[in-house]
Amino acid sequence: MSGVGVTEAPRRRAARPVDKFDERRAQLAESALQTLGTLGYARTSLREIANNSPFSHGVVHYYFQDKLELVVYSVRYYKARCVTRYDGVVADSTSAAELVDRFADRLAETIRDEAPMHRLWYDLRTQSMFEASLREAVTQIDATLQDMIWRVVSRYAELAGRTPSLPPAVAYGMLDGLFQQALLAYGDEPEQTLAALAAQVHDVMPMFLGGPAQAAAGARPTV
Amino acid sequence: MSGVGVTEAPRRRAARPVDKFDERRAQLAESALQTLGTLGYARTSLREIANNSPFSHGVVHYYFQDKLELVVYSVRYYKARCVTRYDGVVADSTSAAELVDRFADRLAETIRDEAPMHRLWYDLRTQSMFEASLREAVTQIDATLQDMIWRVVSRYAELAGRTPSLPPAVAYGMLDGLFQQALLAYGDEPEQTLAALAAQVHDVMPMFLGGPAQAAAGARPTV
DNA sequence: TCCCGATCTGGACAGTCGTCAAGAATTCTC
DNA sequence: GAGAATTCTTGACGACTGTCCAGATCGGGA
Repeated sequence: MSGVGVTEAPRRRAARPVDKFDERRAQLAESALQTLGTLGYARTSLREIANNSPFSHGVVHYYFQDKLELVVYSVRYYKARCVTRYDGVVADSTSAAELVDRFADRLAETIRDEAPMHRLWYDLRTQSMFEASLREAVTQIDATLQDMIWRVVSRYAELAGRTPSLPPAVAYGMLDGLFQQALLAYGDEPEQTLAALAAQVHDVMPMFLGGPAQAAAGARPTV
Repeated sequence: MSGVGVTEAPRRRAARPVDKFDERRAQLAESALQTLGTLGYARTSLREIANNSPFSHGVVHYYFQDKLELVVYSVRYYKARCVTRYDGVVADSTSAAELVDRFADRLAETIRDEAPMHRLWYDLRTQSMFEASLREAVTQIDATLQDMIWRVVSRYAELAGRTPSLPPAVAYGMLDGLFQQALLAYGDEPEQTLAALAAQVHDVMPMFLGGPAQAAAGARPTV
């Protein structure tokens, strides 16, 4: 099972040494992401994906069992690289204030640079409430996003010498709500929206801080 | 222009006194909501809506210009009554603690009772990022939801003798994030999810409180 | 060079969709 | 009850969808 896909499927052969097969899957995923990000899940057809790729529409079923497998593979493919987005912020910041600054900047930056991908993610997550076949992948990706946010929040508390005042799910839910709100408004008032988001993050992050951290090693938040 | 629809359209005649016309539109909206809530926006066809109604599929275009108008009308129709959901909580609570209790209960209750409607709303809001024709209606509804939440938060602060520490958009964004997270998880673990949501609201609401309220004119006596 | 499997193409299929219009059925008016 | 305006049904149209498949094309081993 290669790094990205959990539900491998067709795999006609296993001959080629370094797996040209997975390479093509990734290539198709790139094209699919471009189309999905622009049109959304419902309005994206396999023919349209193929049009934005070097291939014809028939080839999709050579590498993927059906449309759903391609879409899930593509989103996993994207999210796999983007969950590390804030790891640099976590690793390099030397003070709580610096971490907040860089975290807020990075949030705004990713809306500016990858808005279509984020729209796609929220689209897919919403569709998973109606389409059971999407649930598993969505749940798993959502958990990795929550972990990503929690790395930021817990490091933030650590740098501030405090304990996080809220469990991971709450911190993630709240920040995700603000992020989604910004993504929605971004289409109308781009720069103003991003500035507002950064300011909101500065306002909100201190709320995640609880009492002074225990001096003991590895102390967990009380919650 | 009647209470619900902003974009009236076909209106073949203006003869009937009490407007049988709007009555049928509302009736179709009810059927549409049932189907949309179950299947989601993308998977709902006009024929399916008609199947869940006393009418045949052709009648839709007699009362609505196209599918989009029916959908937007339906969601407005639903949201128009549901934005008053917490007004009783705001009006009747006599202490900050009571308000939080009742607010949290009501949030959980509406997920239990109207989950499909909430799924539909998030679906439509997400689709509006891809389909410009949905933007206007979504933006407007979102604003009324933010107002609804703000009535709760500001009254809460008032009862606590404090000032709200965050602007309406932030309070709404954060609570909406938690609500959406609960809605997503509700399918798997209903009761556990609702209990967690209520607990989260209890944790989070105090964060919305800032410094002591000014004793300025019109301020209600503190508890 | 030839061959054979891997890869890819383009068309076909069966189904669904939104929309429309002709006419039946219903309801209202006089 | 007759006539007219309405409401509603039914069937059709063209466009689009995911999927499949027969055959063209490609590329590497003999």
